Amino acid sequence: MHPYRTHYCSALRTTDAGTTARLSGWIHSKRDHGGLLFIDLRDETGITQVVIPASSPLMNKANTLRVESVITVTGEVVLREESTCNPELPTGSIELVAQNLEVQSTADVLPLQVAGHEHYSDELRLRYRYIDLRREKVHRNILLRSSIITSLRRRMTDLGFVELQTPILTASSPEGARDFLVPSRLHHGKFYALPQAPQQFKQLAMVAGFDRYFQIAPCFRDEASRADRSPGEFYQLDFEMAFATQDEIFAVMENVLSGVFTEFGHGCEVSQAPFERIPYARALKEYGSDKPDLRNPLRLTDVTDIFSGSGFGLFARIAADGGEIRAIPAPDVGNRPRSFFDKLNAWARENGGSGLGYITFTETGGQGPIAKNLESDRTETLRQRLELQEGDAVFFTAGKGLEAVKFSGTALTHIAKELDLIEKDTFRFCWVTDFPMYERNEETGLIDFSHNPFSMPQGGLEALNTQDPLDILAYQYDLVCNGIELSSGAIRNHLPEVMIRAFEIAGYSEDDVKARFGGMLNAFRYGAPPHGGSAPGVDRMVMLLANEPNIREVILFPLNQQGEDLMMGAPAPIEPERLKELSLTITAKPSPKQTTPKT
RNA sequence: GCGGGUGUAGCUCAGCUGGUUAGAGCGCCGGCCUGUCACGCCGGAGGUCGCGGGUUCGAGCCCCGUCACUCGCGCCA
Repeated sequence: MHPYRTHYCSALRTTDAGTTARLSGWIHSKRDHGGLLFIDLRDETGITQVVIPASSPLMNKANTLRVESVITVTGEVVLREESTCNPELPTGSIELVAQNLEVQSTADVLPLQVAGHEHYSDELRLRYRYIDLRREKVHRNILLRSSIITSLRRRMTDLGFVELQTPILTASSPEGARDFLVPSRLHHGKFYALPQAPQQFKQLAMVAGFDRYFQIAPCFRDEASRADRSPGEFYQLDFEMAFATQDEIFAVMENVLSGVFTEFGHGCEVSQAPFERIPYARALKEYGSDKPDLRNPLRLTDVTDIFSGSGFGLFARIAADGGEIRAIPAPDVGNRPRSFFDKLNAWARENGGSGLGYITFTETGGQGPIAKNLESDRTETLRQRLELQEGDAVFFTAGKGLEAVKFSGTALTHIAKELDLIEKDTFRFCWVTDFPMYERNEETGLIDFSHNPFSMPQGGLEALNTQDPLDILAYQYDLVCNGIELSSGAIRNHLPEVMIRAFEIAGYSEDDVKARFGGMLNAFRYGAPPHGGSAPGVDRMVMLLANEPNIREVILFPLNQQGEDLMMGAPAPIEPERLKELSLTITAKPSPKQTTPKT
C-alpha cells in the first residue's frame, strides 16, 4: 500500500539519510519559527524531529494542530548540520523533512501536559490516566512492571513450575480481610466471593498431583489502602511446592528474587542466597518489628534490668509493672544541639510514644535529664552494654506489651534515618521465621490464629495437644526487603486430624471446619502430599525496583485512596431492574450522626 | 471509624499583620520570527479563592461546619 517502510520514532540514524521514511506518533512539542516549523514526533520508542520548510503547503495544516494530536508524516531523512544536531536524542543527527502529513486524530486542550516535568495532583492524573501514562516516568514504570513479570515467569518456569489459573468467582474464605462479594443471579440470595488469595486452590492443586505451581495471581481484599497497599486488588507471585521443606521453598525464592532484583536493580547491591533468617521472637527483640530493615545498622537492647529499682523513677515503675525499657544507640551525636533531642522527643509524642528519653555520654559521664537521676554505676553498665563512647548517646523507649515493642521499632528506624545511617543503593532481604501459631485477641480475650490458619504447627498434633497454644510456633515465614513485607508463606497443614484440632483451639467446632473448609478437608483424606509455598507481592516488588514511594506509580489504572476509579466512574449505582433481577434491595446508609442530605 | 496535610486561572503555585482592581510560570487564543529542540519576542482571554455559615467598616487570609484529594492510625495472616 505504502511504498515506504513505516518506522518507529527512535529508528532513524545518519545511515538512513537520503531515504524516504514514514513515521506515526503524537506531537510532543511544536516550535514555530514563522517560515519554519519543527515538530517533535513521539511514539513509545522515542522522538524524531520533523521539519516543515517555509515553502511547504503543509504549513497551514500543521500550524493548526495542538500538541498530542496524532499524525503520520512521510518525508525524506536528512542529515542535520553539525551545529543543529541534538546530542540528547539518539535520532538527534537527522530529521524528517515532511512531504506529506496525515492527521489521524486531533487533540483538545490538555488537562495535563505530557512534555516537561510538571507535578500534577493524583486526582487529575488518575482521571486522565491515559494521558498521564504517556508521560515518560510512569510509562517506563509500567514497561518495567511488564519486564519484571516476564522475568518472574521465565525464572519460575525454568525451576520447573507450571502456571495454573485458579477461579475468580469462588467462595468466601476466612483469611482475615473482608471479601468482595458478587451476587449470583441464578442462585437466589447467594453470593460468590472474589479470592483474597488462591490459597485453597493452590493447595488442592498439590493434592491433585501438580508438583510445582505458580501464578501471577490477582487477589482481592475489601480493605483500606496505604501508600504501599492499593485498595481492592493487587497481584502476587503465588506459588506452592509439593514435598518441599521450608529450606527448599526459601531456596526457590532466594534464587528468583535475587535474580530479579539483580536484573532490574540498576546496580544496587542485592542480598545473595541464603538470606538471613530471623526468628519472629528475635525480630521483635532486636528490631521491634516483624519487618526488620537490615539496612539499618542500629539494634535495640533490653536494658530493663538496669532501670529496675533505679533512681529514675519513671522507668523503674514501668519495669516494676512488667514493662520493658529498650535502648537505641545513637553514635556520634555529642555535638548536636539540644533542639535535635527535643525534636526527636516531639516526634515520639506525635507518633504513639510518650516521649524519647536519652542520655549523652561525655568525659564526665552520662548527661541529660535521665542521667541526673540514674545512679552513675548503672549509667556506666548501660554504656558498656551498648558499647558506647564519649560523644555517643542512647535513646530509650519504655512501655508494656506489643504496642510498646512496635514503638521501639518505629523509633529505631526514625533515629537511624535522622542520623542518615540507613544504607543506600541496596536491597537487603531477610526471612522472618517461626511465627506464633496463635495469639490472644485483645478485644475478645480468646485464642485466635495469628497468621494463616492453614499453616502446620511446629510439633504437629502432639504440640497442639500438650503445649500452651500461645507457645506453639508455626512453619510460617515472611520475606522482608528493606523493611517492607514482600511475602508471607508457610508449610501447610495437610493432615485432617491436625487441621481439625488446630481450628478447635481457635474456637471452631469440627462441624464448623467441615462446613467452611469441607472441600479442602475432604481432599486431604484421599492422599495429600506435604506442601508449602509463598506469594510475594508483585506490585511491591515493582515499587522497590522502580524506587517509587507510592504503589499507584506502578499500576496501569489504579484506584484512588478511597477505592474509586475516577476515570471509569466505579463503583457506581446500578439500575433498579438489575437489583430486582438479583433480588437485592439497597437500604439507606446507616449513619452514626445526622447529616443533611445534599440537595 | 479517627488524626494530620492540602484545596486560589485549564495546570503548578505565590498571595505579608484582615485593607484599593487577586498575581506569576506553563498551557490556551492572536501577532511577529528560517535552525529550534521545554525555541524566542509582543499582545490577549481566562477566577463562585472547594462549598455553606459566622466575626468585621472590610475576609483568599480569622472562627464554625461541610466536601474533595492525600498521608498516617484502625483494618489488612
